[in-house]
Amino acid sequence: MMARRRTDDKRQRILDAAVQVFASKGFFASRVSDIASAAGIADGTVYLYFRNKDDILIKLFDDVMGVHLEAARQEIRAADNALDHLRIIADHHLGLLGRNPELAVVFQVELRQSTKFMELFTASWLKDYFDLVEAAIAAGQSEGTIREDLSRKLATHAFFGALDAIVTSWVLARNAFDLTELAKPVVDLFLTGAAASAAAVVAKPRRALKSAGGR
Amino acid sequence: MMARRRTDDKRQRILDAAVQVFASKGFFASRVSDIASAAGIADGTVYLYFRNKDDILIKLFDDVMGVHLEAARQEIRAADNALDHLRIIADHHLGLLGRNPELAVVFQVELRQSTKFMELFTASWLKDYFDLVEAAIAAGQSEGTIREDLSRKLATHAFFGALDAIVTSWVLARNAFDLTELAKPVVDLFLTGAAASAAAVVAKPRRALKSAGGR
Amino acid sequence: MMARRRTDDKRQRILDAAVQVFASKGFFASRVSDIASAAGIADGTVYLYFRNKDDILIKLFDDVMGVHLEAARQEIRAADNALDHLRIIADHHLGLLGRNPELAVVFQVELRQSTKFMELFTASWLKDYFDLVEAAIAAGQSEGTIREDLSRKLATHAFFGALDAIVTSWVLARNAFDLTELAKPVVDLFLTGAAASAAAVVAKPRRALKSAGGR
Amino acid sequence: MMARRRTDDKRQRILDAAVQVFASKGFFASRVSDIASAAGIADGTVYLYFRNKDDILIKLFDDVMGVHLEAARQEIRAADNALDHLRIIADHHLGLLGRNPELAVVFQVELRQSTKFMELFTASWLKDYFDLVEAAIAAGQSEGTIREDLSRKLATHAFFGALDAIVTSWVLARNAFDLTELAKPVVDLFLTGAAASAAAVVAKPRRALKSAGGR
DNA sequence: AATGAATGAGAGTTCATTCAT
DNA sequence: AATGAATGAACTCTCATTCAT
Repeated sequence: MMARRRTDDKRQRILDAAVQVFASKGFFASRVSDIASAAGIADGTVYLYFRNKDDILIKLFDDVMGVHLEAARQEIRAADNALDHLRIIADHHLGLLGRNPELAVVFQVELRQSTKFMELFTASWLKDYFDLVEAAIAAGQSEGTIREDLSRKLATHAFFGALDAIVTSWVLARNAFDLTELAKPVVDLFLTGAAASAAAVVAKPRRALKSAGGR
Repeated sequence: MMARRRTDDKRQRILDAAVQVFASKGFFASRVSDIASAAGIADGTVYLYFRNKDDILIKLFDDVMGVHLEAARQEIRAADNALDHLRIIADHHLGLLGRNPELAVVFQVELRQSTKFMELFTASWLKDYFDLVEAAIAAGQSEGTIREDLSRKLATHAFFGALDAIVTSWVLARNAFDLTELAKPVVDLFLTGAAASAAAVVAKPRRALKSAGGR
Repeated sequence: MMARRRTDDKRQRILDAAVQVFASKGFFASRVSDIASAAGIADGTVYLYFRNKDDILIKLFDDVMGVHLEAARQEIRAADNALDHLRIIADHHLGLLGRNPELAVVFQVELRQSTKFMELFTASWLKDYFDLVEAAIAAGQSEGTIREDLSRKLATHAFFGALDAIVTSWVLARNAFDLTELAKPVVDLFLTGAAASAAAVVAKPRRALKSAGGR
Repeated sequence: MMARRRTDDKRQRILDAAVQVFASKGFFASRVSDIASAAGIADGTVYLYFRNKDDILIKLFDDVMGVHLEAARQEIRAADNALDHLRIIADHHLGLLGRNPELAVVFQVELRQSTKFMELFTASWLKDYFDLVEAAIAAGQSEGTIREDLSRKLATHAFFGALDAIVTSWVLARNAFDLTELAKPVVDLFLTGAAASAAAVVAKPRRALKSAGGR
């Protein structure tokens, strides 16, 4: 029952080939024929499975995010506190990309080609991802482990941004360090902050920036 | 009929035009002739000031970063504590881009076209920026306001990543909120963390991720 | 609507079109799109058969020389004396170009654009041609019909040069005379010389040229 | 008296620079600015002395041919027999180019870019050169040293072609042999022919070429 | 379903020439 | 006379996409 059809296999082969090709040459420099030959099929066959070259990148993101968001959601459901939710998300985020360096290149760099793509992704799966983070933060606030006075949106972006910057750094450093093991320290930093003590943070009055317009 | 003196501001006019054109059409879709006509000059003139289209983007980044890093450095020199250094950096980061939405589009999206650009920028000005942040964190550790047990590299990436994610969000939300005023809350979050109390963060044992290889 | 089979004669149609176009506009002024439309195909199709514009010219020369050198060689093999070898070569040389005025333009003018082409051709087929002439001269020396004291290299160049100059003249005179029928008189001149008698050639002492350097 | 104006000097510097630049990069690849900077002047100055880039090549040929044809004519006037006229012409031809390898490159290769140039040169100085050769041959026929039954046109082209082919060969061989000393053997070959004896040349009947049209 | 030959639009860049100074 | 900044036309080649087989 539910035996995969031969064509499903071909679809996946195209996506796998695309990751390799995009990662090594970049999206723009990659030709559809590169992907086709890496997948062992004819150029035209690509168009039986994808609308166009952009569509390959979009579907690639869709597939991977779909699977991994679901996996993260399931694990979250089984966790009993909100801080663990954040740890699970960070583990998944760094784990997925840390285990797939080529995919990381595609996600950190190639996927951000243009506002067109960015808006598309931000509106779909990435929104789901942000919602997941924000829900965890809200849950933390409910259970009293996360500060009430925190903007959930801001915190969500800070949480995502910290992970994202680290992955990009890892990609550009050509995987020179272990990405996965950074999940814990990042979450810890997010939760406890960088300051040595609350007292230290009390800001002394400071001259305001002369924020004249233009640059 | 038109003055032909090298004292012209042509170089700057090209850069200004490029920001507008790149922001509205994207780097790849922008033709050199679009930039030239936006700058009110002939196509070929662009090549008297820049080696090629890539070079415009590179020089744009160089110029802006050069000016603003120096401004930030000067202000930092006048500040008497490390936490203010971080506040200054965040103010400049969000202030610069918040006052120049088109520039923000270019910096958040167009500049990240390819590993080629990313590596180039990461190796030059962005490295200087990271060094500035890292120096502030190190100074905080010296003066006792920032935790000693914190990885400076990790903290630097988390700090930058939080700001960066917020700017990107602001860009994709088409400037729907005030970016500049987020500097303070972001730095506060970075310093004090999201947790309600240190006690809350003590992690309970959690099932390890089934980190099977591949994706 | 149009058969898309690789069995097509497209390669030959491109070469034929190229001869016409090159002959009428010159190699540099000829656009690839001129050749494509003369061949009744799309611009891009040219690049399925040839690497670039230069390659068309190179392959054109290759094809024609390949066929005609072989034809000349076969006829030479059937001839029983060396002087006939020279006559066969001259017949072929003037015959081929005399029957194909556009090809003659390409061979006499367009093919000599640059040292790049010249060196390329001189190193390949033209070398074969020169070898053929030199072999005929050597054979004549063996059989006693050609002077032993003659430099074969010099004679080869003189033989080729005489034919070549005549073809160029015919091309520039826009085919104003019959080229083919000049084969016999050229070979006769090459063999018997211009002097009325051997006695006439005895040189009287002559002032040496004042060969000061520079020009 | 007749002191050269400064500008005449500049004209000559441009021509000298052009020979070097054309010889090393080829006419098409040579930029006017290359010539200008080799001559130590501004780009625009070239156009005070020459109409355009083509004009430089044309005037270069004009100047050199003007001087050398006149020199050859003077020497011929002082010679008392027609065969010496031919020897003088060959000496000049090979001497001029043999002493100026860069000029030889320009004359043998760059000058033959297009039918446009070829026709131009053939109609002007080259015609004078051919007339000089033809006059020498006619004089030889008058004085009985050159065969009466020889086509003067054909002989002229054969004579020129032999010299020309040798120079081209010398250029492509990167001046690997002494060009000047070939003048005598070339003229000797032209006068006495390659055949060992007149008897040897009597052609046996030979199959006609199957001169079908097309190629 | 699969193929791959054919299509043709599209743009970066060069450089001969001009002309205000 | 000399300069050199500015001009803008010109053109090869690539490659995503189509569609007859």
